[in-house]
Amino acid sequence: MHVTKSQAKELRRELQEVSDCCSQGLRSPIGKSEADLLAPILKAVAHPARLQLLSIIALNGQACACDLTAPVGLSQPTVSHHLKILTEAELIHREQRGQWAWFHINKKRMKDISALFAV
Amino acid sequence: MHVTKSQAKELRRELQEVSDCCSQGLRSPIGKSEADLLAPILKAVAHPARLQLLSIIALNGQACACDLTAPVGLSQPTVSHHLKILTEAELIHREQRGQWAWFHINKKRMKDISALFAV
DNA sequence: TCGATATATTGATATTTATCAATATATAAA
DNA sequence: TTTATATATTGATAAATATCAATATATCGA
Repeated sequence: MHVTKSQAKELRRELQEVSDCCSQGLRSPIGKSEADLLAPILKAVAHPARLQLLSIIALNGQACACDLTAPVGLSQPTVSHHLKILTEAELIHREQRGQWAWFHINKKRMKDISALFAV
Repeated sequence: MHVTKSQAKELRRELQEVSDCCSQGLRSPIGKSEADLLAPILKAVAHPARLQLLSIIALNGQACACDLTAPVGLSQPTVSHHLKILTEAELIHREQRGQWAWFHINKKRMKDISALFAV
């Protein structure tokens, strides 16, 4: 999976944009476009299985997919699906290690969400 | 809408339970029951219109429903529906003032969510 | 008590989401 | 190169969600 320079730049720009939305918390007014940017990220964490997965990955900063199916009690394809949603929301990041998929926590995203709800 | 003493006690217990889940952040492992408790609260904020509504209410700590329909560009019943969801998740609290409904931010809940994602 | 206004509820519909079984793909090991 | 294992994708289905029009309810003011 190759990422071009301009795609990487776009990614960084969007990451920054999310941070900018969050940094002031909910007390600075959130417009429609910011809400549309943030809602999918929050939607990603708003599911019991995904919360558990995120928690396990956050525990050591990373976890192997092979250790993530049992704890949530769902089928392998379903867990794979949830991991994809977390990855697309950039809450975690996927790395291939041999035949295993490792997922790393994105602390920045977590901080962003934390800041959004800080009083 | 009357609340009995035992209902109030139950409410306080559940509020405390949510706080307990959140206080350690996601890095202490989240079990299924905790995930089931937290997910509906996160689901409530995971919607663009509800994020905007929460933001407007948070801005001054409170807001009248009469000022909440226009900014999100949805019908009055739909906004009423979203406010109900935020209220049931106890992110806001409803107060009747004459013919107007006022909604107050629940800072504790906000802090809980913030703590959950704190690194 | 009656009309006006603010908000909530109901009922219907379209869309999205969660889930699994079956299958495909990718990597490592023999 | 074949086989085994880990993970992803597809396709189908059931359930949940978002939305609005129509209507109900509640409160104020006359």
